[in-house]
Amino acid sequence: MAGLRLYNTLTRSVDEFIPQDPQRAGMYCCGPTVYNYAHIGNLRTYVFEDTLRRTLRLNGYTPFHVMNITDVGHLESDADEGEDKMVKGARREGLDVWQLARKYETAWLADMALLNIERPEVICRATEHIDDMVALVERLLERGLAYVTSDAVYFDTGRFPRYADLARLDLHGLQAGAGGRVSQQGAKRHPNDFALWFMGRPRHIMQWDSPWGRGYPGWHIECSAMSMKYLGATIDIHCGGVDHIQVHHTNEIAQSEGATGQPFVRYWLHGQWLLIDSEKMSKSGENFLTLKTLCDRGYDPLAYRFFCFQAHYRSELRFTWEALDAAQQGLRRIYSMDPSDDPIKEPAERADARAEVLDSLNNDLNIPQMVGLLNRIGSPALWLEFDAVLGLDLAARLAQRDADVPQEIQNIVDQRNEARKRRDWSESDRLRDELTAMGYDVADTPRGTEIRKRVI
RNA sequence: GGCGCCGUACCCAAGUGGCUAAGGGAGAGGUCUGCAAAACCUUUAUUCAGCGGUUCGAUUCCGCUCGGCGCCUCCA
Repeated sequence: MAGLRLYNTLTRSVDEFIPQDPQRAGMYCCGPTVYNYAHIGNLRTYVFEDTLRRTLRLNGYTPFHVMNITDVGHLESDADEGEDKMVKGARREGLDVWQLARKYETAWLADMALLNIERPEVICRATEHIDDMVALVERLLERGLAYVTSDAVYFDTGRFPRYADLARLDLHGLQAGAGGRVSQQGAKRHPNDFALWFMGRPRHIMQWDSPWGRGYPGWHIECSAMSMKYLGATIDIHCGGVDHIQVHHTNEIAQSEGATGQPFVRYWLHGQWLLIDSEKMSKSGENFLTLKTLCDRGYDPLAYRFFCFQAHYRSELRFTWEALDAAQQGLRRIYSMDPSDDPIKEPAERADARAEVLDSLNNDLNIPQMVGLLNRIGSPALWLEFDAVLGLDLAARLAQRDADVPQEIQNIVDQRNEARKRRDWSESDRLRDELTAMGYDVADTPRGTEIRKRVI
């Protein structure tokens, strides 16, 4: 049977996944920049990465998952212009930059937990790895791949021939065009060169000593330094949003491979945008929805997780409230399943169905197709088994739903049944409303009145 | 200027060179009920933006047109 296949941005094809170590799969995922709340578009990517790590486990690998927290502020360009978002955020909230970073890191971890996203084995803060970054920059200088100027240490892209590979950049086209990338800024020698370490920028609050003067690291270097520290020179899988392909990941490869001489990443996976009003949801824009906003509107966080499963991770997903309603309603139906009533009874039939579901998952994480199959097959046993990947908390919710009804609730049910015997419908309806308000659904069936805790 | 993506029913969407174009939601009808809710059953695209081409055959491959979007600057 075919194993796990993943779309690799490097090869632009779906490739069989073979980790370096047959037991263990290392993955590095670009984490949040903690100057504001994560929005649900950011969270979509973390849900994708979580399903990936769960899929690895289902296929028999032990995931070792590293995620960074970008808590160093970064200016909007290589030149000393624009504003540091951390500084801006800190001023907005009357906090210092360190407090700001911790506040949003904590909020982000809470969102991750609400979405049933498993905690990565390592969550590392950029500010706690400055020494590693400095050491890496020194190594690049020793190897002649970087140069020091008056304003920064730059990576010399001209010395790294494979620079354009991941993004399949047309370097000449970039130079001929009018985009921001071509502009010659600061003291760098070539427009494509990028900063590894900035110096002499008094407006930047977070500063550290370095061999080149007091300053702070370039944005890309943290991922190279930390992934190397926790996962070694070569990583099995590196994930991030599609926006990172052209600059961030391109630069990470240059730095990492320049320093180690080893391939940096074997499989590059990139998650697509969440769209709102047909545009990408962005942190700076107006179309910014947080998980808290969804919860405040009465949605279960797992309904958002389930919503993410509507589309493939490499497709744009259009967010609408109607679509979120559809997801929550669909999840509610799943939570109403009866595990004692399974249409699949024969072991052979179950094995076939299971193989079909697993194949859709292993085909580059085609979770929408997998969910469709699970719906069509309608086997609670399969739903429960594959919830190891879906993470919808099925077993727990079913247990919660079927838990014994507390005495005080049972008393109301009894009262209502007596009212019904008296054909006192208004009293009966009043008691039903009371039960509903307490989170219980009442159903009058031919077998009598049934009462169940509502779990979504 | 360069690179790239998308356009499938009312909504969110999966998918394939040729079997009935998944699934969910909404809508409609029904079962159940005192009435409900939930659940369950039935139903909803002769058609995959448009026009050409390749092919015995295309929604799926190629080209063009129209429409929407992204990256190249911080960005999931």
